[in-house]
Amino acid sequence: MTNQQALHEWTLTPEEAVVLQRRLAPRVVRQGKPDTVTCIAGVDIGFEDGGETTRAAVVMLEWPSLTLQESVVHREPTRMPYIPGLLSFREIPAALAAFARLASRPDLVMVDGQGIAHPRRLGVASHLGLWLDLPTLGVAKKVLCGRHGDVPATRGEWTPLTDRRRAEDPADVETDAEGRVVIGAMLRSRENVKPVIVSPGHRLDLATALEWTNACLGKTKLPEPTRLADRLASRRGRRFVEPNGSLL
DNA sequence: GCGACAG
DNA sequence: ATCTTGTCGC
Repeated sequence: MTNQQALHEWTLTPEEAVVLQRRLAPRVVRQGKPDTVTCIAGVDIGFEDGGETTRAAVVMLEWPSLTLQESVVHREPTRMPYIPGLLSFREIPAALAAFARLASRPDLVMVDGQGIAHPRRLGVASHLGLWLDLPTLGVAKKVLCGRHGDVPATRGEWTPLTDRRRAEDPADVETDAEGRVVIGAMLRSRENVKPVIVSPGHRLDLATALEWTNACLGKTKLPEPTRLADRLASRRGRRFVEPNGSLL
C-alpha cells in the first residue's frame, strides 16, 4: 500500500493533509503558561504486530510529587503509514481515543514528538494541543527540521533550535540575535547523553516548555511523563507499575 | 537536482 | 516505531 492510498483511507491525500496543517498552524498559541498545575499527562504511541496495531498510552502524574495517578492504553488498527511531517495524522486518532477514557483532564500534556519544531509549525504536540484545547509541549529524541550549535554539557542547559522560514504569524514568533526563528531547544536533560528536543506545543512559550521539562526530569534522559508513557506504549512496559500496584 | 526526514 | 543479547559505563 502506498502512502497515497493510506492517506486516502483516512480521507486525506498528502496534499490535503498539508493544506490542513497550514490552516491549523496559525491557531497554535505559542505564548503563556498553564496555571495551577496539579496534573501532568504524558503521551506516546507504540506499535504491535509489525505495525498492524497502534497502541496509544497516556499517563497522568500528580504534580509536584510526579506520582502516577492514572494510566490508559488504547489499541486500534493502524490506518496510516509514517510520513515525516505528517506524523500527527498517524498517531492522533489513537491518542484521542485514549484521552477519551481518562477519568480527569490534565493541566499540561507532554508529547513524544515535536511541537512547533516542524516544517509547518504543527508537530504532533501542537496538533494534539489544538484538538484537546490543552497546554502541550513536545519532547523529541531527534530533530525533524532546524539547525543548532553545540549543546551545553551541563544538565538543564540548552541551545536554541532555529529555522529561517517565514513566520505563519509574525506576531508571536521568537527570534534569536541573528533574526532567525527559534522553534525549540536542544536540552541536555542528562549529562553524557544525547540531548532531547523541546518545543512549545500549544498555549505556552519555549521558556515555559523548558521549565516544565526540567521540573519533570528524574534520573533518566526523558522527563517522567514521557518516559512512563513510553514504557506503556512499547511492549517493554512489562515492568510498568499501575497506581494500584498491579503490573502491566 | 541532491539530501534530510519526529515516530 | 520495530526486529533483538550482551555489554560498556556512570
